[in-house]
Amino acid sequence: MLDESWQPPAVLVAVDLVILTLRSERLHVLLVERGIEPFRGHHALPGGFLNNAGEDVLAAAHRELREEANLEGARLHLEQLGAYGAPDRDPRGRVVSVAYLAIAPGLPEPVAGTDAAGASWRPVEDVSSGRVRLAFDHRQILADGVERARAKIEHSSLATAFCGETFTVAELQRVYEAVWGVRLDQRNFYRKIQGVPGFIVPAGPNRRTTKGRPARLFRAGPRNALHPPLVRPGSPATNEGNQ
Amino acid sequence: MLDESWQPPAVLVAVDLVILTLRSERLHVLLVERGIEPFRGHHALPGGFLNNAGEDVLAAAHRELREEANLEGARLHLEQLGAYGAPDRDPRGRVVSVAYLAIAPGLPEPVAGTDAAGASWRPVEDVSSGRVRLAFDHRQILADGVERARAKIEHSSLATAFCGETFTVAELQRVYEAVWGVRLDQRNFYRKIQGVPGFIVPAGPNRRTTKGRPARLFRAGPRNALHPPLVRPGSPATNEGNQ
DNA sequence: GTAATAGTGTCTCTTAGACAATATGGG
DNA sequence: CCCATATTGTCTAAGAGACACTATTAC
Repeated sequence: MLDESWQPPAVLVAVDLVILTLRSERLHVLLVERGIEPFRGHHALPGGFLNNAGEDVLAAAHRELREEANLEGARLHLEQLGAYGAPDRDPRGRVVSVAYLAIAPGLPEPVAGTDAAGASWRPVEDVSSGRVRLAFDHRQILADGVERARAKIEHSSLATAFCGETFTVAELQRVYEAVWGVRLDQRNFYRKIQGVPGFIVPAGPNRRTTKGRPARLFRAGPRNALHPPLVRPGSPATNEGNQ
Repeated sequence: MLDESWQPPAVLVAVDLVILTLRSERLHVLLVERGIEPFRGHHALPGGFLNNAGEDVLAAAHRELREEANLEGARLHLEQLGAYGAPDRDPRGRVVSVAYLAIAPGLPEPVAGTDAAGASWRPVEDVSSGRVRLAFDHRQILADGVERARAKIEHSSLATAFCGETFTVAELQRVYEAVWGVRLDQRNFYRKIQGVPGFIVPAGPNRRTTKGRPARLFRAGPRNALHPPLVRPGSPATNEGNQ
């Protein structure tokens, strides 16, 4: 290690994006179809190598978001998931990938591709069930991204990033239900949301009409950290078995 | 981007370790004194470059843990914090560092150095207060590591990693108090800990003697996820301001 | 009116936190 | 006994979840 002639090995650094959105009340992820080897024809997360040695990693993520997903960084949450560095994760050689999580408001159209040929929204369920196979270790990266999103909407206002500029409480509830994969009581949800001071704020006297009583419109409030948090159900909080 | 002659830039990949422990009821971090430029003479987190192009990143972290901190990976929690890839973070050139968090049980001695000359435990407070300056972006990495630890001991049994094989409830409480930087009510803490089923289990009829009534000894239980969690205090859970 | 969704109130149970009381060792 | 620490109990208030009820639109 103290050998003066020793030089550390050079590796390639890539970024991969887990871009989540909500379509027809289900969680979707943006996938591209690979046009080159390896894994040609397979689905994969959007991403790519650093442009040049001077490019910041986060900047590269924003660039890929723009190039491959046609999404401007504006108002888009972008958060690092971690580094994936198994030696054999890319058959071309040593590649360490830095993964990012992005949340997009519901886009109805499958995003007109630009750089990558076939970019498309796919239900996350299709991947986790194995119906859609991903290249490299992207299935694991996606799983980590979904778990991060699930945990984050408990304590932060991240869930509003799935919605448009304004939204109803019911729409926000559908976000939680889709991300967590559970059903929530509408009435308790309403009360709980209103109990968190800066989470959502009324957006004008506007209302929206569908079928029943029109709902109030809200927008994301100033508060980013949620107190009290919205805890996802599932664990009955067993309190037995002292000793 | 579709230019066939284009080649992605090669960069160097390093690992950095945030190794935390508890000494005299205060949170400490293991630092080394740099023997070479850049930042010669400054304190830094232990770490180093990948050994060769085939070395796994996590394996490299374990190797550095062994080489620089003289700590075997046995029973040592090691968790990735993330990648740090700002273009100018290392004056020598482009280096992307993957940071890991490790928790060590209280070691009384300053760890006999091996590879790195002066490895020493330093109070985390000395760094966050600016009394000790770290090289590169290591101050930020340390801050991220401490925050990760603070958050993790709420929902996982990670806190027991700060203790030895067996410990008393009071010792475990001191872990929470040191990591969170708060004072907790001993009686409520005891009840809460006991209310989490698999968190800690009694370790024999042994006891330990100091001054007052001897305390029961426990060891880490099988449960890794804590239900219900131990929420850190500090936010009064304001519940006013409907609308 | 009915259907359908939005929003409010109320009840019960669990848990968090304050703090009293008791237990068990060493002087 | 006294002191110090450990362990148990009790009380109160806040939040979670179940669920009845009212409100407001379209038809």
